[in-house]
Amino acid sequence: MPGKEVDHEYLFIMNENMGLELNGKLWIELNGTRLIGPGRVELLERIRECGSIRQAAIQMSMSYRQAWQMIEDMNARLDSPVVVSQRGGKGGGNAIVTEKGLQVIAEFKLFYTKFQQFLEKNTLAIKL
Amino acid sequence: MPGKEVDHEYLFIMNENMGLELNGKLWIELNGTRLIGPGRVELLERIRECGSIRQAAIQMSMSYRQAWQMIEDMNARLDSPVVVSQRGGKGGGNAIVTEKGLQVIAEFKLFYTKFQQFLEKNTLAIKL
DNA sequence: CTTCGTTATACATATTCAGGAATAACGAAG
DNA sequence: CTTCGTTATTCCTGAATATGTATAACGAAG
Repeated sequence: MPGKEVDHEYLFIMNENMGLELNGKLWIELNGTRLIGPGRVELLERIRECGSIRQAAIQMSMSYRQAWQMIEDMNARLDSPVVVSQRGGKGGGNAIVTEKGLQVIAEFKLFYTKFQQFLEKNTLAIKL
Repeated sequence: MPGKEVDHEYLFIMNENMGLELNGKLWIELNGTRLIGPGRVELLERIRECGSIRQAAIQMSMSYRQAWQMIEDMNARLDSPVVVSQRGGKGGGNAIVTEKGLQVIAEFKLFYTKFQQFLEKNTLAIKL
C-alpha cells in the first residue's frame, strides 16, 4: 500500500499530475465518416454471443433503436452485411454475425489494443 | 503519376480499401473531462502570434464566444492561466500566452505527432 | 469627451442528438 | 388462430450542444 503511516492515518504521496492524463478515441472510417468504433465492436461481439440485437442492446444499456441503426449503417455501407437477421420463428427472431462481421471485430481490436498500449506508455512528462 | 496509360486515358489502380482508413482523436483530460486538444492548441498558437483572442477566433472561423470559453476553461482549471488578457488601451485590448500556455502547447504537440505517426503506420491490412 | 477595437458576459435561438413510445411484420409453438 | 419475443420502422419529445445577437467595460489616442 503506497503512503506513509503517521499517527494512525495515511498520508498519500499524490502524483503531481493528479487527475491529468492522456486519452483518445480510435475508429475506422469509410469515405470520411465513422464506420467502426469500440462501441460497435462490443455490440457485434454481444450479438455473436447471444444471437439477438435486442438482448445485446439491453446488456449495453443501449436502446434497441440505436443498436439497430448501428448495424443497419454498417450493413448498408460495407459491400456485404456484418449481421444477418430474421424475424419470427423460434424465440421471435434472431441475428447472427457474418464472417465479415468477425473480420471487422478482429481488425479493429488489433488496432485498438495497440492504441491502448500507445496511451499507456505515453504519460505526461511535465506538470501542468 | 500512378496509373496505366491506355488509349490516351488513365486507368488508376484503386486501393481495395478505397476510402477506408484508421482515424482518431487525442486529448489531455483533467479529472475525467477534456482539457486540451488540437483545436485549443491551435487557438493558443494563433493567440501567441497575433496577440488577440478575437483575431485568432476569426482566423479559425470560430465564434469569439467559443474561443473565449476555451481559454476561460483552461485558465480556471489549471493552477495558473494559459492566457492573460486585458481590455481597453492600444488596439482595444490584447491577450498573451503565458509560460504555462507554451508548456501546454509543447506537451500536447509532442504526443500529437507521435499519435499521427501511429495512425500513419497502422494501415488496414485486410479488405473490409 | 468621443472614437475605436477588443475583452467580457448575458440572453435567446437553432441545430443536433439520444431516447421513449407505439406499431406493424413475422413465423414457430401450442 | 392465438400467443410470444424479436426484428423493423415511424413519430415525438427532451437534453445537450453550438451559434447568433446584443451590450457593457475598458483604456489609449486624438
